[in-house]
Amino acid sequence: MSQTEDRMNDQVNDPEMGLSTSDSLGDWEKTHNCNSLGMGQVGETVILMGWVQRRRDHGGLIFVDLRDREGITQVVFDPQYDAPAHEHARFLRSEFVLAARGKVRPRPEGMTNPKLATGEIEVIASELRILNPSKTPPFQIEDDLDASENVRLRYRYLDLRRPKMFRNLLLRHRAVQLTRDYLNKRGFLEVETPVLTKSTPEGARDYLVPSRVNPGKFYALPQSPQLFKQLLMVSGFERYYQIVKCFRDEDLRADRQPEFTQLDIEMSFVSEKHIQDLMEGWVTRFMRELLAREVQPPFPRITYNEAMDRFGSDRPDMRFGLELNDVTEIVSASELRVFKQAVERGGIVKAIRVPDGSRLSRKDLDDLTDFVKIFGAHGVAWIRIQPDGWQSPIAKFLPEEVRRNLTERLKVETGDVLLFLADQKKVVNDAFGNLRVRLGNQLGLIDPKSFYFVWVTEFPLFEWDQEEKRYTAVHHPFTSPMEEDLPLMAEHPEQVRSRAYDLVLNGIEIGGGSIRIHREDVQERVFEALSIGREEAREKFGFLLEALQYGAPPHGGIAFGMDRLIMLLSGSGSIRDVIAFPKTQKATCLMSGAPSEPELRQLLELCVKVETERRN
RNA sequence: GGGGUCGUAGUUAAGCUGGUUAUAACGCCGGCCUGUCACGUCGGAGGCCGUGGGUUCAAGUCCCAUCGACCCCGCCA
Repeated sequence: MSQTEDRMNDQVNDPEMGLSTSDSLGDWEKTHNCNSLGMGQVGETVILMGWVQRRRDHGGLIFVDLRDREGITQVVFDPQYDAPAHEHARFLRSEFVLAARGKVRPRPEGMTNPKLATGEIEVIASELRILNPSKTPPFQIEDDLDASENVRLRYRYLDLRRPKMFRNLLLRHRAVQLTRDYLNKRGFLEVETPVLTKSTPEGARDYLVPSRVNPGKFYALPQSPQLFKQLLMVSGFERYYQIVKCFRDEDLRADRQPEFTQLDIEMSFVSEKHIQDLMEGWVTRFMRELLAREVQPPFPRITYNEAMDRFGSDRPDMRFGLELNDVTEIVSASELRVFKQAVERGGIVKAIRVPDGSRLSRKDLDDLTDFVKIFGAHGVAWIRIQPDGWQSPIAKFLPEEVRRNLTERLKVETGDVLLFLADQKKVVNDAFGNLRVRLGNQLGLIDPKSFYFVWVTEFPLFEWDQEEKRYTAVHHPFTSPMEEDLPLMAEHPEQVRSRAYDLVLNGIEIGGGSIRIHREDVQERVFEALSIGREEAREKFGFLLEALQYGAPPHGGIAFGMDRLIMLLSGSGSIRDVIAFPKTQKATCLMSGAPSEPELRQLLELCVKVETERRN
């Protein structure tokens, strides 16, 4: 038994300690929150309730910082003012729950605490009720805390006592309320869609739920309400939204949880612009009301192809430069083997010009190679543009003509560092896109306070899946192709552009949507291109195809990742900091112990047999 | 499935090429203290060094396995 427990037991068992039973609330009511008292309430008798943030026992005077979710107020226990209350207060410890009645009085001359909202006053206690003692918490309840995340998650209810966590969830609450208000005023209906639904094999791995009354059959938890919101459009609801949990059984990241919250929207009789305008108005409002920041719609648009060319990413962080340049043509005239080989194998060569490259040491430059290896690239070539010439391990392979062309193309200046990457297009873009962001951070090119929103448009409709040897939908199979690309569908599906759009904030995708297919014949052609046979389509999405035959209006929509958005707005480094009870990277809950093994009885009822050996 | 960082007191960390009784800070407990607010001061308790196995005269330290947390790649329509 730990010493802490010893103390607790002593106190609980020893009537003389005054804690054999907790004091009761009686007829007391909390009159104020712990942030609300100031000089205006001097002389008033108040009752505060909350937790002991800190106790400073001077032998005579005892100061207690009383904390509730709103703030902190200093409560003073003075033996000369009220001896029994002072005597009682000697038992207080961190995180005890108490109610104190007393008078608000100004602090003595020179004793105010400007760090505290209530620092000009204090409450001199005339009566104390200890509502509940507390074990010593495993970590201090304060914002600049140093506890590791597994301790925080194990004791999440204590972690949530920290003001920062409360502020995050308060911000989240406000964002959700603002969103509902914004959409309600514009004729949107919030409609609930099923959580126990049908597996949609296209896309992420589903969470499955066995059906007891249908032995051997399983529901799936929705990855999104996609099909249902489209059906609501067929039903004529015209404007739908839902703030809804979605589930994906995939590996976790700092910005990914197995269950997450989406703002899901669908509208009828609209084109891209309607939806983008609507969301820009929403973004403008929450930036103003939640962060007191002004943003100016319309947000810039950039096509997918341009984003990939210039930033190597379909979610470009456009707060800074360091753009990518395709120099395949130029350097193919060089003698450098890595460049020539990449080109011969159908790859590309791209370059980034880093101004004031002296900020990158030789070691920095070498480290870049380790970094790009993460993304499958082999290495980064570099050139320092010095006053006395080009300094680089590869300089001697670059003839004068190549240098001249590079200088012109990249607008090279003395002092720059040029970075080169040669590989397959996908690898170059992926590695350089990520490297660019890393350099932007490393070189301090990003204003951390700025918010840059951009729409990325004209995504490809399909991409080739090497493993499955077929095309798959980039967005989802219900995304409408662009009208003018329809003729390409059969012969060149990879060239077909879609009517999909993502909203990107500071290099993070916060929302994505599309105009949907509302005609059955187009939908069937898309399934064809995806190698989803007629039978298979009927079996998986038959109800949608059928619905499209009954007068489906043109419609489209969008979905936003609320957790990610709140993470960005609150400046949190992880989605877990804006979710009350998040899961770990292994999708477990350290507090409740979920997931856990079911009882045999449950499995028998469900007709589910569990193989203890994990299959490979 | 793969790469990386980490696991030592309640917490956060230090602990070198293996070698006395495993350190520190905060927290905790006790004494003193009537103006503190990271109170001060004196004293004290607190450790299966994640777990299991191995090497060794000797393991917190080296090796193997395993569990867990975090970051990333794959994956996430």
